[in-house]
Amino acid sequence: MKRRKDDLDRLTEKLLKRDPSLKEEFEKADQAWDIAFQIYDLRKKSGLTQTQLAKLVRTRQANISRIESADYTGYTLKTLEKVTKALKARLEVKIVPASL
Amino acid sequence: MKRRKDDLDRLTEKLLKRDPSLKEEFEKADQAWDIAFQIYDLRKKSGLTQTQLAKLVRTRQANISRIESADYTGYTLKTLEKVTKALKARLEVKIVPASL
DNA sequence: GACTTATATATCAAATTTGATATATAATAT
DNA sequence: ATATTATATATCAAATTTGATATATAAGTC
Repeated sequence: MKRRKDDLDRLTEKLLKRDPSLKEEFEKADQAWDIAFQIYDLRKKSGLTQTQLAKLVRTRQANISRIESADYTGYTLKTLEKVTKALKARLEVKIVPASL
Repeated sequence: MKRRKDDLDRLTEKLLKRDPSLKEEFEKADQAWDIAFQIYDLRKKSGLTQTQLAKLVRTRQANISRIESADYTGYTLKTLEKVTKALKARLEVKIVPASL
């Protein structure tokens, strides 16, 4: 976690005012940020280090770090499921029709 | 869609009674099924054929079919996002702490 | 039945993600 | 200040997913 979420929000708002064409890219990043943050948050609340979580997921600390990094968007559902399971949580994926 | 969801539910229930060790595998499939069904359902409601949706997503009919198939679990968030966007929906990914 | 359209399945190369190692940087404690 | 522990970044091979083509099956229409 390089940056706190609210700091980031303020920053993107400022940048968007300057260049609205970045909107789509920011939205994607925002989604990723949110997942990253949810995992980070839950890991912290579970009192685990990245290394400890990595062991539960049967992977390495570096990979957990990547998953928690704000600009990573390449998740696979399988990966997310493994991580959330290790955190004793479950993954909920919903497709929400616009304006409904 | 080879099979309707409620048919599948009855079937898995029966199989689980016979062999409870299959539980985890079924849960995974269930999650995938749900996503597949959500997409299928939304596509139908949008009055689109797989071929038409494929064009919107800039891919091919066969790939949409794969995404909608009940036993496919290999989704990438990127793929799901492209599809849901084409269906004018948005993707919601939530990590829900157990028993909360 | 023959035609047409929609969907499913198989296969494979290309693209992407993951896991792993090495190493750097940051934070904390002594 | 120097150890120690936690996290971040870089890199790359291995594993997985995607996109594409070809083709099969299913469903609907004439």
